[in-house]
Amino acid sequence: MRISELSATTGVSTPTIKWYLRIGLLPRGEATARNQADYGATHVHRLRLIRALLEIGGLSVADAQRVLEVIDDPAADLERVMEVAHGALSRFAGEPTPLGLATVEALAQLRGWTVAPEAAARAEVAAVVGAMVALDGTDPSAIPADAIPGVAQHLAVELNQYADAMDNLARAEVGTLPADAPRDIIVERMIVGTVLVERLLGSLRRMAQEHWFRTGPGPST
Amino acid sequence: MRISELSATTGVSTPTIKWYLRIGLLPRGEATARNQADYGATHVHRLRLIRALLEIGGLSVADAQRVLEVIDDPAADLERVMEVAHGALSRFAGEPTPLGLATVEALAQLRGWTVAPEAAARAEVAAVVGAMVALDGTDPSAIPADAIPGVAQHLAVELNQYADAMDNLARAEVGTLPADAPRDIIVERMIVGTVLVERLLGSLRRMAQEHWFRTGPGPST
DNA sequence: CACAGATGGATAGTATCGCTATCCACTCGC
DNA sequence: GCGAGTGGATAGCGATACTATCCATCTGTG
Repeated sequence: MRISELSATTGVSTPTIKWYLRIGLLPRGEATARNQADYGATHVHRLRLIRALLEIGGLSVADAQRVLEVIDDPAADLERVMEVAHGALSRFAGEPTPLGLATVEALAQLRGWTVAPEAAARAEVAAVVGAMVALDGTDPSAIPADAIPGVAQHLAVELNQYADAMDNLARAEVGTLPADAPRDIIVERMIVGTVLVERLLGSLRRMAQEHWFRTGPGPST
Repeated sequence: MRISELSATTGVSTPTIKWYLRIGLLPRGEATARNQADYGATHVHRLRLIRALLEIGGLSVADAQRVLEVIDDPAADLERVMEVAHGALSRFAGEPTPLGLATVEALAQLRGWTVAPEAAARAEVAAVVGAMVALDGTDPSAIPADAIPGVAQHLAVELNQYADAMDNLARAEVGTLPADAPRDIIVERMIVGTVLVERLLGSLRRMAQEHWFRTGPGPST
């Protein structure tokens, strides 16, 4: 397959494909002449993956590059794959607030999570929680002493519910990884399962919100 | 409070604050002289909200502007608020694949969701599902006839689980909206609950993944 | 075998975004 | 009185993700 056919089947313009080739996002086709190369099914698939990471995952080209590198590196173990994928999804830059960090710590201890202190996800949770606490209008003096210091009761309850939901989800997901499949399969499923599923969950939740908001939550069944 | 103090308490540089004022993101302070204005607690809060929407929510300035406009418009009902918030979170542009749309329809029918066909979340789910199906390597001939056409069994099961989880979450969230609170409170909680919580869920899920991936999912308890 | 059109490869340019730098007239506070 | 700071505005900047153009070379059609 030549570049124009690759472009036609994936919907990516030829200049863009050429650019991806140049920066190493997409591997070169097999050269058949000085200015002729042959692209195959792997190129189509890789290109689709690139577009999915960029368009749906919202990754920057640089982050997508890092993800693809770790996919292609057989020496990279699965923890490294997850680390890179999680790093690409964390858009937070800067120091999280101490209050946010303390709240994350409390959430993690409550359910026995062991998460590296330098994990990208931890910093991002801390940042989001910090912002939510800063926006919450609850009178600080009304916060009971046995709660997480500085975090209003209703927020703490909410955070706990969310953490529980994600705990169950993540546990199920890790459990369904096909441990005996070849590395390529596992790695790609991990990438799709982190990057694309994050967007999937967000949009599914919004879709469900539209339904329940219109119809009302009704009696708890 | 003058602009420098506003800058100091929020960590946003004065040129940036001036820019927000100019484009109308942040309301002007009360003018006390030709070149002197007074900012109050509402400005601090609004600025924090802006930064949260931009940094954490990842909204563009234009989308944040739309969100703030609908917050400030007392004539905008809650459905409109949700519509704008959801629109700001949907980064998908273009036509979703027919296969993606059909799958969304099947998911929605299965659990009785009534969602407007033009809802942003619906198109985004369709786009993500379309990409996931396109990336899935399952042999199309191995798909049973009673399944969603073109969608591999394992993907359909996965999608259903995710949809169920988000269904429960969304229902609970809509149920805990304080219906009797003043509009300002409800509206801001809706914005935070959609925009910031979407990031919160993503990062919490990643954090939980790190834990379960390292320790293993263990026996189903 | 001639030649229009596509190809691979590279360099330079463009549109958008989210600020940042600079300027200016003016005013506050010492 | 005067220097630092203010509000307001215009112009510029750096990053990002392409897009346009050029060129020598190849293909395949007649």
